[in-house]
Amino acid sequence: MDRSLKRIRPSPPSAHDVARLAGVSQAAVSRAFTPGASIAKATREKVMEAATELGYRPNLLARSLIKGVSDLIGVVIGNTQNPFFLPVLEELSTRLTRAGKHSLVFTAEHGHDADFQIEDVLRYRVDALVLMSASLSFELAEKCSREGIPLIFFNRRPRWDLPMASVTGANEKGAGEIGRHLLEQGYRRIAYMGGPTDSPTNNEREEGFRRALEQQGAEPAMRELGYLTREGGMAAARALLNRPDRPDAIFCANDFMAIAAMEVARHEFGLEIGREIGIAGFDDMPDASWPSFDLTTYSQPIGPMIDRVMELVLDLDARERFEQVIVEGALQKRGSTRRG
Amino acid sequence: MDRSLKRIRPSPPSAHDVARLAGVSQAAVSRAFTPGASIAKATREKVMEAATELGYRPNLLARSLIKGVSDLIGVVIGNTQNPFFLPVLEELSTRLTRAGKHSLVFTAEHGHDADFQIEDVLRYRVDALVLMSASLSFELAEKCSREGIPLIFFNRRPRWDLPMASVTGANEKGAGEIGRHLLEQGYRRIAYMGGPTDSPTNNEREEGFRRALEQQGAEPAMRELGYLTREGGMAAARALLNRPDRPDAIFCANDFMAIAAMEVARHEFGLEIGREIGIAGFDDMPDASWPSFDLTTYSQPIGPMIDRVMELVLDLDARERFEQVIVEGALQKRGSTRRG
DNA sequence: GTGAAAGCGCTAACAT
DNA sequence: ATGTTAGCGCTTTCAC
Repeated sequence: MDRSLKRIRPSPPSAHDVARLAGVSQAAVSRAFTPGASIAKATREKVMEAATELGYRPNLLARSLIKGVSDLIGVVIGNTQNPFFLPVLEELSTRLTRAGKHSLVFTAEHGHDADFQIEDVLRYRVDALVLMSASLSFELAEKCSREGIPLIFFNRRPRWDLPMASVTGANEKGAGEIGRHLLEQGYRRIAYMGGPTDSPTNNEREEGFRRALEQQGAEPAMRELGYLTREGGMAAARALLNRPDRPDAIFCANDFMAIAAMEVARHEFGLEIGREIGIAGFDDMPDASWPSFDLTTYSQPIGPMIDRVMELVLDLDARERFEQVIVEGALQKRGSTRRG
Repeated sequence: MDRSLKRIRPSPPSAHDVARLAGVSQAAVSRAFTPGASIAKATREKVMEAATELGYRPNLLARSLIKGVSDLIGVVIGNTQNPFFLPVLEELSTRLTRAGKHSLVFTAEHGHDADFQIEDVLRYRVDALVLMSASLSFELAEKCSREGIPLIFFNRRPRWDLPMASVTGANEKGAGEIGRHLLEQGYRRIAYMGGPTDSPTNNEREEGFRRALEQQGAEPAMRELGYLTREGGMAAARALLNRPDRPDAIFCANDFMAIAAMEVARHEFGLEIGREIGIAGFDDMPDASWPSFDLTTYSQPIGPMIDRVMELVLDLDARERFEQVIVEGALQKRGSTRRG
């Protein structure tokens, strides 16, 4: 084989090439590939035949240039450590593909805002931007808003009161149910392991949790921050379990930390989960139901949540209502909060 | 606020708009945004000022149209269940961003080939296609090859002997080390839990494992297929553990199945991991080192592997060597194979 | 139903 | 160093 042949990447056939081969105009080729365009059956067939022969594929970059939209959806994933986001990404990707869209995915470093990458991805004229637990600066958010680039927050609400759409789980409600459930189970010294205090998601969960405890006349919970990471969760668990007034239950702001806390309690402190220390999380990520963890949690139903994201991505009207959609999940009572 | 204003998505400013405001030619604007272009400092400043004022951002679709390349890299993820791929995706995304590229991600349904989505993504003139444990048909692979679209297989080798690049872990070597390690630990009735038999990755691991056992004069292992999924792994574990000649150790083709098997052994069969049943995996995914699993495994070092992927993505020459890169990991001896 | 022609926003010669 | 010009591959009028 001649290596030099491989060095030259052949430029792919264009609509013009196809037109010439089919003996029609270039416009006809375009029509043949445009569903619903007015073109005779015979012409379309001629075109398609030529296209197949040449291996022609319409260039979407050119099409996007004209249309002003790219069918590209920017997707930012913060907190990539958290396995919760893999099924979410899969669902989103599947649904986008089905809708003829594509996801331009990038990850943001935890704790940093995603401004840099977003500026970058905006150059592709993405139709919308889905932010999964990622932060961006107020300035950039405002810029997107001004430029009419729809921002959709997933599992996170914007920190500012700019008009922006979001799809979140039922943070307050779910956290409240967890709180009541823990009290029902007989736990009394209950701790909250939080995420960053500037995260709206965290604050809603904490708020819902505290309120539930108060309403039942229980003492306010002690608190430790685990920052939604594994290491943070482990450190926070150690801090809590080392206290003289050790809590008898911990509600963690997400499952990922809850599992970390459970492992610390079990393997470092030798505690029996459930009986000696109740642990609950939030998300119902796949691992939560594994027998190793059997974690009580409040579910964030990925399917329905992504349904709503897709509506916001696809339906301009819905988007412009700047809805703050809350998708309810359900309390998943499991062994990690069973005292008996 | 006037709702009608929001309905109209303003078309973003073009280089022309900037040129007019700055009092220069449109080409000057292009040069101002092209690193290394010959342009006077003063001109560039004028341009930049105007650009900032208008909120101008070069349209990459237009640029790509001219250049013939998009800086877009297609990334297909098969087996999205497996948490191993989240860190991989993160690393890849980070590295691509750093290189000024972007990932067009989509997921392929397990067991199906990704032809449909790939055909689709090819329309964006992606510079390369990275396949992570996904399958595609021979026809499509050949087509890509013919069209000069570089295909890079990650964690998987092509099933055919078309000249294509791949980056994989040291499957045979690693599996061999696992096999010898199990024998050293005193296990004798050793089973292999495999992935699909048409997966080269699976076959390499099985081959390396079998060979190691044979070389030590051990009996050939029994085998059960777990298809690399959680459900499959659990079913296979049940089948193995229910046998009258129950194995005393199981090597699973990936960590994800190994963890599933461990849970079945522990929670359904009441076996003590390590002492009563040795379990080993492959990948060293994050969960493997969690105290709950403490899984013996052979690592696939994500960083170095992605390094090699990036070389193939960025360096035409390397790509054309169609290298089959094998990145060595290391045996991670942990509690799941400790008999004592 | 079809072709000719204009132009999406940019880069890359080519002049000057 | 800068402006002018010609496209990149397509969609979309506009005639016919």
